[in-house]
Amino acid sequence: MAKSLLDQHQLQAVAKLFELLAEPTRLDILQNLKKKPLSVGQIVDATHAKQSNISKQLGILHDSGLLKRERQGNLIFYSIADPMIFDLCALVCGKLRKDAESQLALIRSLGK
Amino acid sequence: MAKSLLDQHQLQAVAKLFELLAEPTRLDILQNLKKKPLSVGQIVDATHAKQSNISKQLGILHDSGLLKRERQGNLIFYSIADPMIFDLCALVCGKLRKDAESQLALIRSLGK
DNA sequence: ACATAATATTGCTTAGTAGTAATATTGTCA
DNA sequence: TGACAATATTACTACTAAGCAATATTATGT
Repeated sequence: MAKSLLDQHQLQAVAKLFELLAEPTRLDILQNLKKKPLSVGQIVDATHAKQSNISKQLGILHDSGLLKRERQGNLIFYSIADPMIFDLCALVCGKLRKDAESQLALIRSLGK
Repeated sequence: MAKSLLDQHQLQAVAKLFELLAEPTRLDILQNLKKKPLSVGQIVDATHAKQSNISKQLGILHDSGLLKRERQGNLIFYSIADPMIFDLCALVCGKLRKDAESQLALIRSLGK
């Protein structure tokens, strides 16, 4: 099977998904939601960001389909819609760790 | 083992890597380099971007360690430094395809 | 050394977005 | 209904980066 390249439109869709994961605040939200759903206030407490910004980023993640939203009385709970994002993050973390290790090994080898 | 969350610094590193993949032009470059190394001119021909922009994006990808560079006479060939990025892209593409399919199924079910 | 081809860099404009303070909305309870 | 708590929205500022045209650099062949 000939593996054709993605066209402009498809590349844009892929880029848009990566863009969602390209912000520390959003990544922080996602990793905090990994264990269980949290309310907005809980997320604000767990991160170092202001309420208005958390709310904004939650909206972005929700609109793009990465998060689900559920109201419970006065609170609104957000949860991960597609656990695939953790596979993505695991891959990236693995690469960064490996890079750091080989860097460390290089430094050590220089120290005789 | 207690799985601790990434700190601000680590989140920034992860975000930076995703950022590199969050641009259609850079993704286009990467997918063109998947099969084999290419010169700058070949990449310009394969994509829809101007030479100056391709050169700039190649520089970014190279400086960040995603691409390797090798001079051969008058030409400069770039190649993938870490094939892991294709695993990342495969994951994203898989998700997008799955999303599209379930969307399609939904539309079909509405058509009686 | 000179002309030419390949690639890199510079200066610029433009568009997008994170973060924030202030305000609006929505729901709960008395 | 009124007061209060939780969340969302708005208007704004500041920053970053993509894309481009023009120019500079680097290597090749004569």
